[in-house]
Amino acid sequence: MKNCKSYCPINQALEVFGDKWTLLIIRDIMFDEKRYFREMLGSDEKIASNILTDRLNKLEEFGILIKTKDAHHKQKNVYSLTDKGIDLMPVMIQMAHWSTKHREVSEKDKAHVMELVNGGQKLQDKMSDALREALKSVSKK
Amino acid sequence: MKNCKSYCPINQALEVFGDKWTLLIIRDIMFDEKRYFREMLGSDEKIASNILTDRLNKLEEFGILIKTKDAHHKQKNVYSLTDKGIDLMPVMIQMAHWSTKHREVSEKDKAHVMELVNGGQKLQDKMSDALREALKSVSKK
DNA sequence: TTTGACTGGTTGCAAAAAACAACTGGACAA
DNA sequence: TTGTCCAGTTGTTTTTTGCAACCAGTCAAA
Repeated sequence: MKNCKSYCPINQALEVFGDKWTLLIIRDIMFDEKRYFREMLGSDEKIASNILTDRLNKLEEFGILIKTKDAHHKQKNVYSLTDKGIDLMPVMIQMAHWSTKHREVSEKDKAHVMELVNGGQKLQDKMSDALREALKSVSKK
Repeated sequence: MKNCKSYCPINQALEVFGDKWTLLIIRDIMFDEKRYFREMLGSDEKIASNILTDRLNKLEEFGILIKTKDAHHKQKNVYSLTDKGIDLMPVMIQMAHWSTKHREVSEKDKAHVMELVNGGQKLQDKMSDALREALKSVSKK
């Protein structure tokens, strides 16, 4: 089992989401309540549809999200974060926090991030619970 | 000023270190006390020398590290993290923490990470201070 | 029941990035 | 002065990305 560069924890994380797009997809689901392919395709960063397909498949293989059929629209797939994906929230928040300090970010986003940072574990737990509810509601079918 | 995909905080972070190599270089300096080109070239992941050159240049442009001449060896460059780079420590620790929970990581690394996570702000401050000292010692020349 | 818009993708091609290996010229230590 | 180490550079191949056009199934309204 050596299709990986090393077993360093940082590298192990990067082998999953060390690229320009993966964390943006996770952001869409985690913070922007996006659930469908076309919703993610419409995000500001303009990901190409073939790349989106590829990353969603890889994330499913890694067990970070699951794909289920929409109950009301046969053609639509619902993408939901698993516990493994939800556990990336602290990583996302620290990254966003760093950006508010060192990069160009809108005031609105900055306020939103600082709320998450200062809101502490309580607010994060609340958000995580909501994502876990979403997961439960699709997986029990 | 629109050579970026968006001003979302997550994307702003990814434009700096959203690739397979950048955070490994920062890890080398931050946690493995590497300071020289050849030391980083020798890391387990086997980065190619042209890629390493490229990333070090970009990180310098972003103000995340600085390159200085070694006092004792004219040909050697010393790479040190700036405050902006040192501030990435919480991101690195959260990523490593996630890996210990969800990826294959050695027991030794796992213990090291958990020490950082549980050691809290105190241990992180101690490590940050050491990196800031290293920065001071090269920048006052 | 036809139409037209929307669904999650797929395909083929061009451009960019990464990987690989060989090489360079200056510096140092013996 | 010889061999080793230094930070890279250069040229080529392979892989990944970006782009645009396209597709068949589905749905809601006319």
